[in-house]
Amino acid sequence: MSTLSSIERIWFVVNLIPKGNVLPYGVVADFAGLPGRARYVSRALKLAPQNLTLPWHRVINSQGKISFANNTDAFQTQQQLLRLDGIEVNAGKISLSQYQWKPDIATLVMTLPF
DNA sequence: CCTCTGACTCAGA
DNA sequence: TTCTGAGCCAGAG
Repeated sequence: MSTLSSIERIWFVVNLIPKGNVLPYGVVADFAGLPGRARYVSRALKLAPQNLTLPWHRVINSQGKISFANNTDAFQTQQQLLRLDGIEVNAGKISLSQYQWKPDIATLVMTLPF
């Protein structure tokens, strides 16, 4: 039996985000069964080991923006990775109505090992 | 136990 | 649209 820890569930959900889609921190938390813990998602991504090769760049804030300051390397990197995914990014802003991942919840629930 | 710090969020203005 | 303030919560000291 596989009981994943909170941080592992967050990593699991992030890994499911398809190329060409994005998901706000808060929604990742919801899917991971941790409602109201968007800040924990950001911490989980920071703590994620490199060997996991998570698509961390697909996680943005609820306003549809990259959460790093626009004068940082991290901001530039994330923006570039999103564009490589084929996503339109303007000054760090992404259209959530156009790119937010909206999986069939029933199917998702059966997919999650928790 | 208390304080401070975030890759956050929501409601107002 | 952008900016604030308050709320949020786990970790670190």
